[in-house]
Amino acid sequence: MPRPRVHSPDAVLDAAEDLLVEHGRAQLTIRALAERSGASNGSVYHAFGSLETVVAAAWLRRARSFLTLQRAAVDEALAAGDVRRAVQAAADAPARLADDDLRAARLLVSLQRDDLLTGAVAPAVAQDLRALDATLATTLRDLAHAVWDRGDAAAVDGVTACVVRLPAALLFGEIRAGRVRAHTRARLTAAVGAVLDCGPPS
Amino acid sequence: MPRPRVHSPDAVLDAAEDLLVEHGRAQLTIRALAERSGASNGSVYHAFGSLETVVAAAWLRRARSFLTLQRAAVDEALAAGDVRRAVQAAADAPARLADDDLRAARLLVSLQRDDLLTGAVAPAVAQDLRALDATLATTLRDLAHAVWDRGDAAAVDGVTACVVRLPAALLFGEIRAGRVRAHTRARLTAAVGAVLDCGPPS
DNA sequence: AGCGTAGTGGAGCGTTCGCTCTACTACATC
DNA sequence: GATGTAGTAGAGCGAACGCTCCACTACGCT
Repeated sequence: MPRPRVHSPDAVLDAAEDLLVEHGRAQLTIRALAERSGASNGSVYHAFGSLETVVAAAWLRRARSFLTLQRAAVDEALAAGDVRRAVQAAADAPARLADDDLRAARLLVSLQRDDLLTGAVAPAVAQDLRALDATLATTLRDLAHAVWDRGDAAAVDGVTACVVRLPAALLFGEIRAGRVRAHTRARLTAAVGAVLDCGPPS
Repeated sequence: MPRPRVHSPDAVLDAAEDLLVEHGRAQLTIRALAERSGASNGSVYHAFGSLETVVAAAWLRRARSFLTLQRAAVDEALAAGDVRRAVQAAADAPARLADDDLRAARLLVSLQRDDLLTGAVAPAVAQDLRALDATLATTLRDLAHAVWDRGDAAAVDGVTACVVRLPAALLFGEIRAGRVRAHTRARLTAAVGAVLDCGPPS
């Protein structure tokens, strides 16, 4: 049939990851990506369709394994009946990922999720992104039910503060720097506990 | 003497603020700024020297009033002998600013401090920026001394987590959206308390 | 009236960007 | 060997960017 691939899409994503982690989104240009990956401009567009799609696909690849890891930690704590620890484990998941695979953690931290769906992203990848959003939303809703026996927006917001916003504040900087200190994780767990004790907004 | 100004620098900064808050840094181009402010390209460069300088000056103008407000809140609590409340008040300062002057708060939140000193910033403004950094550093050191009777890097880091990182996580999103809920401020205060109880890293 | 000075306006330079386009290539099938 | 197909290579298009440059202007001073 057709000519075989010389450059695997994964190799292109690897190169994109390097550039994102080392120099940030602004430095990830199609020219830099072509040079780093060895693939030509044309090959990248043939495979992905747009640069935004490359970025989204790179993020997606790592986000999937993160959410898997996070979900496992949550389920383990829930199975043990420790609801509070389930939320704390979910919040701590980025630190765990940094231990397991620092490169993946640094990639996830180098992009803002909200900036990924820009309209130039290929439909298939955009759909996967939304599916992943739904996965996280499910985890958050499950936690809200476990903690407060409620699944409304206010309850989910409380859990989101614990599981998304607090880790972003306390962990992301250290992940970027390459090392998460044990003391920082302890702080996060304490902060999560305190926010949980506030309860959900009336 | 010379020709009088038609466009005050402050009016240019106002226009820059509008664009930053409404559309973000990427949309603040010299052309958009010229159109919005009424000043010509040439006038802006005559007054500021570079676009980065405009951005830095706009941020500086608001950061100054923020730090003044924050310092006042800290001093009040310290004078009352309530060290814990001093840290909590410092953390809560962005929410207070949002109440007083939402526009100013939204501007401060729309930029990353670290991205401001890019080398293209005019020396005078760059120096003011560094002076402001020093002001914040003093506040953080004072708080560290008050809380733990220590001024070393680890102690300052503990206070920084409370006063910089936690507010960024919990408040900034709501400031961007235009309203900080009372419940969110309560959460922040609780989180700060919990992190303080962790103590500084060994 | 002539001059120096600070400010104004806008054409346009040089660069970089994402992306398109087309000629070309390596394979499977017939 | 001809043909169809998917992948490759890279020149270059059009647009946007920050910034420069220079002719011009409104003022106080002499």
